[in-house]
Amino acid sequence: MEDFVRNLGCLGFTVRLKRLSDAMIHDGRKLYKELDLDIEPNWYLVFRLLKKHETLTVMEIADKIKMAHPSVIAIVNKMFKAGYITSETSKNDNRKREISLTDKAHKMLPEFEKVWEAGEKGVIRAIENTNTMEMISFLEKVFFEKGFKERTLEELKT
Amino acid sequence: MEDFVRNLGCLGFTVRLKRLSDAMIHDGRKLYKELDLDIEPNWYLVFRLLKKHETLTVMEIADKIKMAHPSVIAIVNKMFKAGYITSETSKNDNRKREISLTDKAHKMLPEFEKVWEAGEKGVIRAIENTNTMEMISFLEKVFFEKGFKERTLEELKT
DNA sequence: TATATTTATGTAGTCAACTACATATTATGG
DNA sequence: CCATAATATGTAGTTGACTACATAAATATA
Repeated sequence: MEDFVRNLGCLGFTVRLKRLSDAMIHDGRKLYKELDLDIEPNWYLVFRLLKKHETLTVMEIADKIKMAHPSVIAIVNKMFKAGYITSETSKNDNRKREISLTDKAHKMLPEFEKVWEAGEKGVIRAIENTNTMEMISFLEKVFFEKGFKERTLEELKT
Repeated sequence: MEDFVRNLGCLGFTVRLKRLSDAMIHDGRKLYKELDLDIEPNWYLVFRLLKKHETLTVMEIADKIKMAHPSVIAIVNKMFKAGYITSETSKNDNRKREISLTDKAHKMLPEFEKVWEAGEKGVIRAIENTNTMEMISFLEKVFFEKGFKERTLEELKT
C-alpha cells in the first residue's frame, strides 16, 4: 500500500514528523522493557540534568528541557515512585521543591548510561553523513520564532 | 535559559522531534480556531483521500495514511458528527463501512483547500533551499526498516 | 504595612496516537 | 458443511504532551 501522506508534499510534513517521533518513542519504551530496565523514555533527561546539577526545582528542570511544568511533574512523580529521586522543600523558599537523585539512582546510572550511549551510537550510525541534527536545529529555529499558524495566515493575506 | 536537550547530541533527537511536531500540530489547531473553521488537524488527510477516491472503508483509509485503525475511527467519527462524511455498510460485505464526503463537505472544500494550500506554501517558504523533505524521507526509510530499539540492541552487543 | 502581582507547584481535563481485546462477518479447508 | 482462521470494525485503557485553573508563598508597590 503506497503512503498517501508521503505524496502530499509539504502538507504532510507535520503528520510525518509526528509519525516518526511517535514510532521512535514507542520503540524506546520497548527497548527498556526488553532490557528489563525499570525506566521510561525521557527519564534520561532528568537523570542527566540532576547528575550535572545535583539539585534542581521543577521549574528549573522545565526551563532546561523546554517542557511545560506539568509534564515535568509527571516525569518526576514517576521517578520518585520508582525510587530514583528525592525531593524536599527549599529552606529559602517554601514554594520550591528541591529534587535530587537517590543512591539507587547513582548506583544504577552506569548501567543506564551504557544503554543511552548505545542508543546514541545507533542514531549516529543511522544518520552519519547526513545533516539531520542541523536540520532539526534549523526547524526549531524557524518554527519557534514564527509558527505554522502565523506563516499560514501570512500566506492567506497575499 | 539554554536548551539542555539541544546539547545532548543525538540522544535528544527523539525528544526534539516530538517537541517540534507537537508544537506544529498545536499551532494547526489554533489556526483553524482563529479562522473559525469547524475542522481539526489531520482531517485534511481524510478529506483529500475521499475527494480522490469517492468511497473508502476504515481499513483502506488506515492503510493509505499509515495509521492504526482506531485512530482513523476517531477522526472519522468526529468528521461524521461535524457533518462532513456519511457512511453505510457495504452491500457485498456487511463488516465494511463505506465512507464518503457529504454535500456539506464538497461545499466547504474550496474554502478548506485555500487554507491547506496556504499552509503548504508557508512550509515551502520556511524550508526552501533546504533538503528537509528528503531528510524526512530518509529518516522514515532508515527507522522504519530498522527501529531505534533494534539499532540500540545491536550497539550494546558490540 | 497592606494589597496586588508574580512565581512555584499541583490538579484536572484535552488531545491524538498507540496496543490489546471484543464482536461480527466472511473466507477457507478438512 | 461445519469448524477454524482471517478480516473489519469498534471499545477500553495507556501514553505523554499540552492548557487552564487552583493554591500557596514570596516579592513588589502604593
